[in-house]
Amino acid sequence: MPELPEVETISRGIAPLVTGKCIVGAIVRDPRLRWPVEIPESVFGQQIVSVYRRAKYLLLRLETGSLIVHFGMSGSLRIVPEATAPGKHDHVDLELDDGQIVRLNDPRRFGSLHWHEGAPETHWLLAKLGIEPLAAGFTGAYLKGLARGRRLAVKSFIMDGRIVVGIGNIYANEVLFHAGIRPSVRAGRVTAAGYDSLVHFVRKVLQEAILMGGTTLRDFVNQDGRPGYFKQSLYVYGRANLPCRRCATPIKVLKSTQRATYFCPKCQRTQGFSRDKW
DNA sequence: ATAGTCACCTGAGCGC
DNA sequence: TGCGCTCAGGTGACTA
Repeated sequence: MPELPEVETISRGIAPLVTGKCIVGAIVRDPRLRWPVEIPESVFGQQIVSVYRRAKYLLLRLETGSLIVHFGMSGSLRIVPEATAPGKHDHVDLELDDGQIVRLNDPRRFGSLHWHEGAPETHWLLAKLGIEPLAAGFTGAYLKGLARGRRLAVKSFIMDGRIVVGIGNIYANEVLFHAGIRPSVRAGRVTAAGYDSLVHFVRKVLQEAILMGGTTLRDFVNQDGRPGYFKQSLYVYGRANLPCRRCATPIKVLKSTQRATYFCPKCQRTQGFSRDKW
């Protein structure tokens, strides 16, 4: 479900509601997420110092460590009053000292929740992550350098979290459309100018999506249970055979690495005939 | 090292 | 109404 904008939406939504509160208890109703959920008693009594996002992880920083939450394909968080009856697929409750509950729901169970003592970036899930796409160091030159000699499709390349984090299937498709790059072009053959353009649109599309509260396809909701509105801004994702919003050519769809890949055959002509030397 | 595939789940939507 | 099939926002593990 959530890519970077959706996790950012959740993070910004709950931060003002939980920061400074104390976790007084927890209920692990169903520990079966991607990895079994374990919340040690040492967590109880600790204050939530800060809430932020790294890649697609939501981090609740406590006094001695962090709770690390991933939403997989279908996870969501809600803040509910205590004694709110749990529903189907409600896996974990974190009980706060003001009587509110942070409730994690995840039907498909691809998400996860870990407790990690110390700095969260040392956790094995976070340790090898690439750069944040909204950070200053994310530039065309950065991508061009890492793409040297790489033969995989540029779409797969920008979805690799060791290169750059947070770009999932929706936004990878969208960004490549705006940059006018064919998703199937080998990463090593995209020109420097192509990567400059790609970076520009990664920033633009992600920031725009964050402003609109993310993309709701079927079930993404923020902490209030409200959907995101970026879907109406999509140019290619989910628009197979519909006319391109820019040139009216029917959008094509194919499978690449088991993921639906959408593109406009006219607007995305770049085949990557880079003249740059590797 | 790199590129591609598989696996992990539930639920929605579709054709019959 | 029900059944069976396909597909879905992610990503670590595994195979060549």
